[in-house]
Amino acid sequence: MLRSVSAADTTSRPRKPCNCTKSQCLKLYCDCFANGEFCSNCNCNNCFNNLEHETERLKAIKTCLDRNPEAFKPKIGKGKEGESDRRHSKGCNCKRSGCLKNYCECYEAKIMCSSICKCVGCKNFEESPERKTLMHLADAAEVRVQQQTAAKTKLSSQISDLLMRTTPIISSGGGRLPYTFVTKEVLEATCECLLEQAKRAEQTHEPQEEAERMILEEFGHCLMSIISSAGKAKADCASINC
DNA sequence: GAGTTTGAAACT
DNA sequence: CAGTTTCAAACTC
Repeated sequence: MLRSVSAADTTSRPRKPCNCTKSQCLKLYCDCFANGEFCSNCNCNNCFNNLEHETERLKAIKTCLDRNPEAFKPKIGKGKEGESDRRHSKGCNCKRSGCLKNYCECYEAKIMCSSICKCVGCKNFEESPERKTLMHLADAAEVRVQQQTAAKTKLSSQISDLLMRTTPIISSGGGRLPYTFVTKEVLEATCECLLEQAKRAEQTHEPQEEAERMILEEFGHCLMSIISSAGKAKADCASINC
């Protein structure tokens, strides 16, 4: 659900795993190979893009370079200092996507199509109303995800706050939990989570039934979170013998 | 998850 | 070079 597009982690790069079956990951069809990387954590079959097949791999690289000496150079003319020379080196050749789907290499790289493109029916240019609408939708979706994440973070922090400062009521009573966990703060944070989920459902135009299901499920998550924290607190309490 | 659509890469 | 096929990913249902 949460796509990790974090450009921040420079140390480990969880390059998206490929699923090649026929290319042996030795053709440019394979994204790993095309990016000059070995396959790692991929789902490919019969993969030759690794150290065990170094000779074949080198041969394949040579073949690609023979065909196109630029094959392994970045396709986007680098976005240095936010400069506008961010354009696709070859341009796209889209026919049916309007260049507003990820099939289009320009659109995928979040850049406008340019004069070097040979696309038909292109809607991927600055003034394109279709493009603007799409961008706004994407922005809104991103904000939505951020808000939902924030709500969840808040809930768990409210809970952990409780663990720090609440006092036990009665620790006896069979399976009774030792603290009053459903405080005003936890309640509010939970409601925020549910509200965010509702907004999310609304935004993706879920039918009412599905929206209700999503919200209930979110409530379940919140509840589990509260209960497991409470249970943990009780266990801690017991071990300290309080 | 299965099936369809898409356009780059590969091939002729 | 243009036309066709192959391929893996994006997308849809």
